[in-house]
Amino acid sequence: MIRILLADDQALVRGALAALLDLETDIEVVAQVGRGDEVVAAARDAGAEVCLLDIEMPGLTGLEAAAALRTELPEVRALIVTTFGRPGYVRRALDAGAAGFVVKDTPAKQLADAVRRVHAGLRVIDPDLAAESLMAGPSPLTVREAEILALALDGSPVATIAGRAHLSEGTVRNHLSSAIGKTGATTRAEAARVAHSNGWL
Amino acid sequence: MIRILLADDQALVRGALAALLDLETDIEVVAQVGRGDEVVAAARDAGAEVCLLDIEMPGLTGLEAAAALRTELPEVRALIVTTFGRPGYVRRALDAGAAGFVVKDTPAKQLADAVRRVHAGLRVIDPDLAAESLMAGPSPLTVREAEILALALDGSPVATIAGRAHLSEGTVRNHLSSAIGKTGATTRAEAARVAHSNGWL
DNA sequence: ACGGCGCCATGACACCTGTCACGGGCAGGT
DNA sequence: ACCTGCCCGTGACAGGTGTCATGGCGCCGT
Repeated sequence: MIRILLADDQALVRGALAALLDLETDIEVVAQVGRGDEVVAAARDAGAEVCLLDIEMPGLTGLEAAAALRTELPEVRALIVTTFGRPGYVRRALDAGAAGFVVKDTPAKQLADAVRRVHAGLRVIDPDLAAESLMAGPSPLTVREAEILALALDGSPVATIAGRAHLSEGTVRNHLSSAIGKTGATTRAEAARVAHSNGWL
Repeated sequence: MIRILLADDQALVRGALAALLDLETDIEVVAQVGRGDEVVAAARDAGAEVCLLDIEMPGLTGLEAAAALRTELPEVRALIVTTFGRPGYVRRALDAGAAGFVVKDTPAKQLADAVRRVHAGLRVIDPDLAAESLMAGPSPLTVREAEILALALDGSPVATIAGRAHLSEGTVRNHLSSAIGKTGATTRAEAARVAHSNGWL
């Protein structure tokens, strides 16, 4: 019997996945949480063996939760199950110690198989996404550039960004200009969009 | 036995919802589609009585699919089940003839109830979202302003937008300026973000 | 020790944007 | 007929933005 924990901020999806997986005779859903910062405690209390983690969650990201699991409960395996197949996410997930990466538009049948493989110690990675991730390569952005771009995501003017980052306006413009060049964009809004869709933020 | 159709572009969520609803003894999932433009045909072939529609789908939007259902199969009831609780979506869903509106972070237990109520001819609307929708009021944007803002969503410069809309640059700037004023933003990127998160695009 | 790279900053310049004033054309309502 | 509101366009202006050159600081690898 494989004991699994579900982490997804959408209660409906969480409950539906539980119903789906409970149909399998060798899988048992032993815990459900809606926040990333509840994963470790719930996994420990319930004695989970595999954790299905969504990425976009309040509290902690699924990626951060995977990293926390690796240090706190190393024997528990993390399987990222997310809506967005952003190429950069795959690398960051593996770096965080995740054992698998599946997108939400894979057939429902395959989810149970992925859980079993991860439980058996194998790595499971969506093949299309793996190829895309290799094609796109790692993020060309430096840490600061990514930070600034993240602050520019909502379309704030440079002055606001500079204030939030405690930097000079000129410096912000330089970082943005560099990021625009690296992403092949012509505007900081476009650069932010590109970087975000690649999972670089 | 209530015969329902599931429309969601994420196969995993679709399958999971099917598993969840099949647990109910009085509900039967008779069709599943992953695109908006397959809803009407599949509903007719399978003899569905209630259609669960996601909004973000390839082909046709869930809102557009609901409108198509109303004209083609008036006896079939549409229940919008979406990730994003954008206030403007509620109004547009009702205008499109939808019988209900539920967000994906409602408890799983309530979904079956919502289906039963819709099947019985009642309207089901998430109460928080209904309040928010009334607070926010209808979209203040004119049709063109919304179009232009939609083209500005990806951060393209004015010249590109003008080209895509077959308009003068000056006109585009005027529409954008007006939209910025109405949304309370200071940048077109921010205005686009606000309008998008309110479901005005 | 030296060069390379990232980070922060300044200043200057061309260009893009947001705003305003103004005008014409076209519907819908009184 | 009149007014109102939306759509499209022009022109001009202040301010924001993207780019470049330049410089100083710290860190790392050889």
